[in-house]
Order: sequence, then structure tokens, then C-alpha cells
Amino acid sequence: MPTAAAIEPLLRAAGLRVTRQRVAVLAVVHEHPHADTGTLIDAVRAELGPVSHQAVYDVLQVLTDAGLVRRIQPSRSLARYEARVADNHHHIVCRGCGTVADVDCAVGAAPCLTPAEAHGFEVDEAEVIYWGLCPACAAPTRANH
Amino acid sequence: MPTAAAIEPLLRAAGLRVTRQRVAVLAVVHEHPHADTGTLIDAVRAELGPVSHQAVYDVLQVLTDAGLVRRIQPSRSLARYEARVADNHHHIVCRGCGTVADVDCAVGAAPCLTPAEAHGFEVDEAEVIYWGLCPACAAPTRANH
DNA sequence: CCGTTTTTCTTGAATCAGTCAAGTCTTTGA
DNA sequence: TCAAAGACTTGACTGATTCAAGAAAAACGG
Repeated sequence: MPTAAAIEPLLRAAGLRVTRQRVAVLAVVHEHPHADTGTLIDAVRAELGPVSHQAVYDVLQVLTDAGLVRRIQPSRSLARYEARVADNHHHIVCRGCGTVADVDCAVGAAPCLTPAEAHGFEVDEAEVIYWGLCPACAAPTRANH
Repeated sequence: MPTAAAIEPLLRAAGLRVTRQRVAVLAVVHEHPHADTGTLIDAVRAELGPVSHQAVYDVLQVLTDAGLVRRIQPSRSLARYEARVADNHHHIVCRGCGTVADVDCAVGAAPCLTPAEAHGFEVDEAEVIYWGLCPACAAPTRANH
């Protein structure tokens, strides 16, 4: 778990003001990869005491714009955030419980894939989400045969 | 645009009852690929007269479960639906205006990609979303140099 | 170290896609 | 044509996210 001392330079390097709330939110995202907004708000409050949800939403937006965190939002799921931003890795999402796991990208740099026909779009990122069942959710289905 | 006569067999083949609402919704999804829920509701009402939003939500859910339409939901976007389901194609989303375009999948069948390390997940689909700027949204940025 | 400026946080209300529940109507199959 | 099963309508509700205005805190020049 990153300490406040480790988080501060990240904020300053991104040209952002350093506040208790920002340090706490960024630390919490590091601690809880793929956590949804509600979980993050709870975790921040556990650390700082009362903090408005609005502050957390604002901070997440700012951190996302600054490239310090990445927002992911699989269908039918709340927004989730992760602090792993340097590489262009991907995700596996469980259709059963919604758990998210990281998958390394073979290429590493975005966009790791390029479309065959881009319709004139300027593509800068290829986001890949693998859908399936995690080991826990897949187990019961084995009883079907 | 598919006629009611062309839509009906699709519903019956999927083992679904045929109702005016279902025919209209499925036709509208064919007509407006990648349209969001609000647009679909408006289009259905333009065709049938007053229809509850609830009916449209229900029908879309049923059609999705039956595999007649596919739901896509890029981050920061409302749910969108498309009727192209046979192939495992992908999408390009414009960061500027949210426009969605289809991209053919080189492989065709799901999952077209398999993760290097699946953490024990049973993967059945790889969803790829390319992010970038459509020609219209990219144009203004050219004035920057 | 202090005041000013700028940005951020708090408070409280509002929005809006999507969901729930109960009752009525339509489709299907006999 | 009739009964049973499934769909649709109505109306209220939920819950994540956003808006707006004022209070507080950080940055910066003096």
C-alpha cells in the first residue's frame, strides 16, 4: 500500500494541487484495484472521516483526466477505477459475480490492436474485455453433466 | 428496413411470442444500429403510437437473452443495441461525439482473442472497443499546428 | 509569515436511466 | 371460442451521477 509520501509526488508531477482528499483517493485506488465508486467512497471515509461523495467523484475525474487512474466500465456494471496505467493491459470480467481481473497485453503499448478498416477514425486505444466465468462461478455449472 | 413480415419469423424461430411491440422494437433496432435506449423508445412510438418505456426495456432484454440483438455499452454512454449478431464484430467509438461504427473481426467467431493468462476464467467472448476520433471530430484538431 | 487569488470541497437538491410491482390485456394452443 | 400463460401498462421508486452556490484550503507573490 502506497504511503502519502509516495502518492504526493505523483500528484505534483501531474501538475495537480495536493489535498488530503486527493492523496487518500489515489492511495485507495492503489489498494483496491477495480473497485467501484461506492467502495472507493467508503474506503476514503474510513481513512479520512467524513468526505462528500461529490469530492470523491471530482477527484476521480481529475485523476482520470491527468492519467493517474483509469476508468473502466463493463456493461451492466458501475464505474470502476484502477491505478495501473503505464501499460495497456486488459481485463477479464466474470458474467456471474462481476469480478474483474487483469490480463497482460502481449503488445504493451496502446493501441495494441489496429482495426482492419477504421472508417476514417483516428484510433488511439484498443480496449479489450474478455467475458466469461471466474473459477468460483464456473464450478456449479460442472454439476450439469 | 425490414418489414414486419421479415421480422416475425425471427421471433418465432427464437421461440418468442409475436407482439406488435416486439416486432416494432426489433425492426427499429435493425433500422438504427447502435441507437441508445431513448432513441429506440422514440422510434417505436413513432411507429406504434403510445408504448410504455417499460415495454421497450422488457422487449430489449428478451431479445438480448434470445440472441436476436446485442447490447453494447461503452464507458460514459447509455446502453446501445444492434441487430448484427451472427458475427463477432467489434466497434470504434468516437471520444468526441460518441458515434459508434462497426469493425469487422478478422477471426469472426467468438472469442476471437484468447488471453495469455486467464486466471482460471472460462472465457467465451472477447469484446474489443477501439477508441479514437471520428473524421468530423478529428478535423478541428488539425488547426492546432 | 500574511493576504490574495485560484482551486477545491461541502451541502443539498435535482436528474435520469433503469427497475419493481400490481393489474389488465393479448397471444397461443386446445 | 376458451382457458392458461405470457406481455404490456401504469405509476411509483431506486440509486448512481451531476449541478450549483457558498465555504474552505492550497499556492504564490510580497
